[in-house]
Amino acid sequence: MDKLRGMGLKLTPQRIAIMQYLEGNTGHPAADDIYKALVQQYPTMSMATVYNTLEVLKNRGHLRELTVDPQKKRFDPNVQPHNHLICVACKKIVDVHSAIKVLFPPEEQGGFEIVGHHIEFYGRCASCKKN
Amino acid sequence: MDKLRGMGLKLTPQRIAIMQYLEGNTGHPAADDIYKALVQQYPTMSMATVYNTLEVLKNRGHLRELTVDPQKKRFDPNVQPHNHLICVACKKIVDVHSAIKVLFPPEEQGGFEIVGHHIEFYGRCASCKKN
DNA sequence: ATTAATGCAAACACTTTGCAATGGA
DNA sequence: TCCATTGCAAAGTGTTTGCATTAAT
Repeated sequence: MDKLRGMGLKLTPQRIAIMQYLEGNTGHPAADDIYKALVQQYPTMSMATVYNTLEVLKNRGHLRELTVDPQKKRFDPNVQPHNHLICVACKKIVDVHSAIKVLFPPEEQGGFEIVGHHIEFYGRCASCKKN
Repeated sequence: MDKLRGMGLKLTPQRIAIMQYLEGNTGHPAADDIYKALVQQYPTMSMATVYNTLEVLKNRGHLRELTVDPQKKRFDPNVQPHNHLICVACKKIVDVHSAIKVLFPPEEQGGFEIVGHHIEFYGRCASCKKN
């Protein structure tokens, strides 16, 4: 929670609320999810502040921007390398905690110097399988 | 090129041009890349027609919509399962042709029935490494 | 006191839609 | 002829920006 302290950053009530909302949140919220969740309690909350804070957190490495949703950016407070399961029916995005081995022969890497990777698994979640 | 024939679909000059532009294109163009490339030769080409045609091709399984770019949708005429290398410097997206083994223990799959996956490799391409 | 952050409104970028006109089949 | 498609313009959705005000340090 004191991730924002230091370097001239100010700890405003809005930022604290956004950080608390994100802390441990595994729902991969978009900016407007955050706004809607907090505007009741903080009536002056604005989208500009949400985006501003997300940008700050992202730049400081406390937040990862996901590109899994074609409609909008989603944010993941878990910055440890991990992968995602995406339900093709209900669009739910679930973290994959297990470390998955990826065997990618270096001679196939097209001259790239690879620094990381991200796997999207597509499927049907347990509750969508039942319907 | 006669992928569109049948089922009441009409083969208009605009659609033919878009399909020809996409055929074998490995640059993962966005809608406006396609529009800009074709509007010179087809002055009446419109974004609506580009989006319309992309939608038709996507629904018929001749095109894949990529979610790798946070700014806009990109399209890939290669619908065979494959992965992508993304240069973190120049944002270039390159196909990975080799089949990559992914070891994902079923007991870790959170009850999902997995139907496919897509890997984004992040790195620096050969020419960006040199700068 | 200083200066970063807020939040409104406006601008922006990308995508979708309504609908009259067009033109393949 | 018939009806899918075109293409303009307008609207919709998500994101960013300008700037005067506010408030954390």
